[in-house]
Amino acid sequence: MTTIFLKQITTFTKTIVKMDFQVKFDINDRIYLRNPENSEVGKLMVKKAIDLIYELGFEQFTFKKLAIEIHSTETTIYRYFENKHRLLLYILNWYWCYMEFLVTFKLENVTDKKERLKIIVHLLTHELAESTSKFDYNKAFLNQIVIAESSKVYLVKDVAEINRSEVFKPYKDLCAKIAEVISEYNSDYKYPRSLSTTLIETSHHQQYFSVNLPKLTDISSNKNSEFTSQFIEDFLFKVLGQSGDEMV
Amino acid sequence: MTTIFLKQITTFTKTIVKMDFQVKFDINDRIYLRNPENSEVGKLMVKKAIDLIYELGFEQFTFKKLAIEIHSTETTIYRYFENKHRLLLYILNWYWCYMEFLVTFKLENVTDKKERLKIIVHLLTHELAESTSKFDYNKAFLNQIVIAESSKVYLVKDVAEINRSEVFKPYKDLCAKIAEVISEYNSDYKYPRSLSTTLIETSHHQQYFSVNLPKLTDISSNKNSEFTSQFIEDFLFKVLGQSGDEMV
DNA sequence: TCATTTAGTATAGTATTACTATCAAGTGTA
DNA sequence: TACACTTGATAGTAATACTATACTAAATGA
Repeated sequence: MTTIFLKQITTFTKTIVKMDFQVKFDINDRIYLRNPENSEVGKLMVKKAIDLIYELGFEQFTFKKLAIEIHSTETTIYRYFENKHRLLLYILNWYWCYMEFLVTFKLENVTDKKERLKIIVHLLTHELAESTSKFDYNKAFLNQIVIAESSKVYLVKDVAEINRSEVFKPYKDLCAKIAEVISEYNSDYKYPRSLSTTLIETSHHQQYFSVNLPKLTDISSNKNSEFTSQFIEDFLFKVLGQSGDEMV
Repeated sequence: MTTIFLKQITTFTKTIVKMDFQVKFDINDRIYLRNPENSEVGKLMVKKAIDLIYELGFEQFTFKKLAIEIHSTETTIYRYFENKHRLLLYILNWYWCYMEFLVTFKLENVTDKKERLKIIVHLLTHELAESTSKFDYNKAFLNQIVIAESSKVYLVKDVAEINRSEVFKPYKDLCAKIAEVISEYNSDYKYPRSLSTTLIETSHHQQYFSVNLPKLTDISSNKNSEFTSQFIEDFLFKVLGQSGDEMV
C-alpha cells in the first residue's frame, strides 16, 4: 500500500480546488522482493532513489551510491529490489497509478467531453503538484524521471518476460482510461489506445526535446510545458474533430 | 565516406522501380576517433555491432563481445570509438542520413503533396529494403535497433555536451526535411517540426508496442507495420487536413 | 632506401558495477 | 525464553569499462 499526501492548490479551469487528504493504492508485489512501504529504510530508499536518478541519470545511478545516501548497505537494498531496473519500474508504477488516480479525480463531475480531454492533456504536460509532506517524493524530480527514463523500462531485450509478471499493468490501465475518454468524445475514432499512448509518449519527448534539442520542435519561448500542451491539444482535437461526437 | 548499395524492387505507389547503384555520404568525424570506413576491421566492427546490438540489446552489448565476434581485441575497438554509446550514435547517424537520402530520392518527381506525405509515412513505418551486398549492414536488424535503441542516444544526462559536437545534426536534418514537406502540404500548420518528430518517434513506439505490449495499441491482426502505417497516416491527414493547402 | 609515422595486436592492469554469501546483532512476538 | 525476522558488516566474485605499454607490420615520404 502506498500513501499519497495531496496538498495542493489548483487554479486549473477557473476553479480553485484545495485538497488535503490521503489516498492509497497497491503496487504489484512482483516488482519488489520486500515491500519498501513496510519499513523506514524501504521508504527512504525509494525517496532517495528518485533524488539520485534525477541527479545522476539512470545509467550512472547505482545501488552502492544509493546505499551511501541512505546510510545503509547494498545488501539491504538488494533485499528489497532485484536490481535497479526493478526499482525504476517501482517508481514508474507508482507514477502511473498516481496519474490514473489524478485523471479520475480531476474528471470527477466534469461532464463536458472536450473539457475532460483538456484536463488530461494538462495533467500530462504540466508538472505534478508538489506536496508539503517531507515524507513524500519530490514531484519535480519524479516528473523529470518519467520524461527522461520511463522508456528504459520497456525498451529492453527481456520485455516479454518482464511483461508476463504484469508490471506494466498500471501503464496499460492509464492508457485504457484515457482511451475511454477519447472514445466518449468520438466513438467513431478507430485508434483510441494508440492515440492514448501517443499522447503520453509525445508529451514526454516534446517536453524533453523542447528543453534539450529544441531544433526538433517548434518551441520559440522558454515556456516549454505551455508549448507542449498547446501542440498536443491542437493535434488531439484535429484528430478527434473539434466538437465531440461527430466526425469531421 | 559511407557507401550505400541500393538493390531493391519497390512496389510502392503502383510503380516498379529497380535500383542498383551506389550513394555516399559523410558522417560527422566527431563521433569516432578513427573512421571505421577506412579499414576492413572498422567496417566489420560496425557491421557486426549491428548484428550484436540486435541480438543482445544495447545494455548487454559490450566491446569485449564485439571483439570476440570480429576476432580482434577491445583495444582495437577503443581506437575507433570512445565507448559503446558513440558506436550506437554512429549507427544511428548512418540511419538518419540514409533515411534522409531515401526521403529525397523517393520524393523525386512526385508532385502530389498528399502522395509525398504518404511516401514519408511508408518509409518510416516499413522495413528498409535489404540489399544483396554481403558487405552491407543487415537492414532488418538496423530497423529493430532504430525502433528499440535510438532514444537511448539522447535520453542521457550529458545530452547537452553531446549535442554540442553536432552529432544529432542528421536527425535534425531529417526532421527539417519532413517538416518542409508538411509545410508544403499545409503552410498554415504551426508545428511542422514537432509533428515531424512525433511522426518519427510515434512510428517507432507504435511498432514496438504492437509487437511487445499490444494492449497499448489497437492492433488486431499481426501485420503490425501495416497497422502503424494506417494509424500514422490517419493521424497525419486529420492533423493537416484531408486536402492540401487548406485548413479544416 | 632508410626513417618515421600509423595501424593493429597482445598483454596486463585498474576502478567500478552488479551482484552473492555468510554471519552477527537487534527487535518483536508467541 | 525462544524463535523469526530484519538489518548491517564484511567479504568475495565475475564482468564491465576502460587505460597503459610495448611489439610488429605496413604505409609514407624525403
